[in-house]
Amino acid sequence: MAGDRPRVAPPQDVALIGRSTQQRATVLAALVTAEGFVSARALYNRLLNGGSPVGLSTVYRTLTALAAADRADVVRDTNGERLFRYRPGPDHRHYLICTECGLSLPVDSGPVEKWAERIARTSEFANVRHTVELAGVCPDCGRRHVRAP
Amino acid sequence: MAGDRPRVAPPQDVALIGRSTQQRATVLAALVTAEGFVSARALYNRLLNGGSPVGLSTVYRTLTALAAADRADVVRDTNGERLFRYRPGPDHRHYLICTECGLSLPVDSGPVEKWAERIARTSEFANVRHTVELAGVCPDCGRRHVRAP
DNA sequence: GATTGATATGAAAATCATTTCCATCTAGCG
DNA sequence: CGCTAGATGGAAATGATTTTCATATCAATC
Repeated sequence: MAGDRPRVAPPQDVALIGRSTQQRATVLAALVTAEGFVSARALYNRLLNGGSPVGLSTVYRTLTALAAADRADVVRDTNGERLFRYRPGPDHRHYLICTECGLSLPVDSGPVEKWAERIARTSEFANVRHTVELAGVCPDCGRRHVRAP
Repeated sequence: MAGDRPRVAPPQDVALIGRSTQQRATVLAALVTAEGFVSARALYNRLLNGGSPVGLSTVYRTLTALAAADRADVVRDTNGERLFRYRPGPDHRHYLICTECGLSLPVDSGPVEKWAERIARTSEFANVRHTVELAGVCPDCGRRHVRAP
């Protein structure tokens, strides 16, 4: 798009995951700029092309640390690859993700939260976590395809 | 446990995924016998120890085919490993899985189904699928642990 | 601003689940 | 029985992620 300003990551976010380094700032900024979910490799390539190369291991390390610090959401695509997404706030959300372009829309997850909570409460299980993923093809990507009947 | 009888898979299930072979029957039987979700490798080892070795590739091929034929549920554990579970009927279910022992309990997923359907309908996305996973520690496994405060 | 010790980096090697290759075997039809 | 498309399995390939380890850098201290 024409009018998107480069969004930079709040510097304190870098500090959250340890020492504040050039590379971490770069990776974080790239993650913030990315609109949907991105894979570590995609981010790595993006940085390469953008002229700010960061080692692949460092990209992985940074993303993993961000996820551990609840600064990023993580999902797995169908191939088992992990996709990361910057999360400004600490709130727990669920997304509808386009399987073609990675575009993600936050969805109203109230009902699922309540449902998951009820299951957790009525079960004897401890420490119940839940993952919910909605995936489909977004309108733009859908238009790009001729669909066989 | 002492009193579990060996459950065998309905023979027609083997035919569902192509030609009926000894190996496929073996894998399917082992999957049916397994109580919770199992990984391909776990199943492979089980067959090795049980004296009915089947090639690892064949185990993978069979499980993948079963999943494709809606004869098995598939989830991913935290390490990205795929876990399979035999599903007798064609109905779509969700489970509460124990992260320690793989024990799985089917849960009432009506509300999530409705929710997912509504999101799918109101979004512009096509072909919306959903995955829902509830994971925790089952009572038995919970008792086995001393928990730090 | 130099010293320094803990931390971070990155290239290459290691790991690990899963897939593919391919020579060989076998259902199952005629 | 004989045939052939489909199935098998061990080894090699793949691909994402992690580890290793020698080197570089942060940031607190002198």
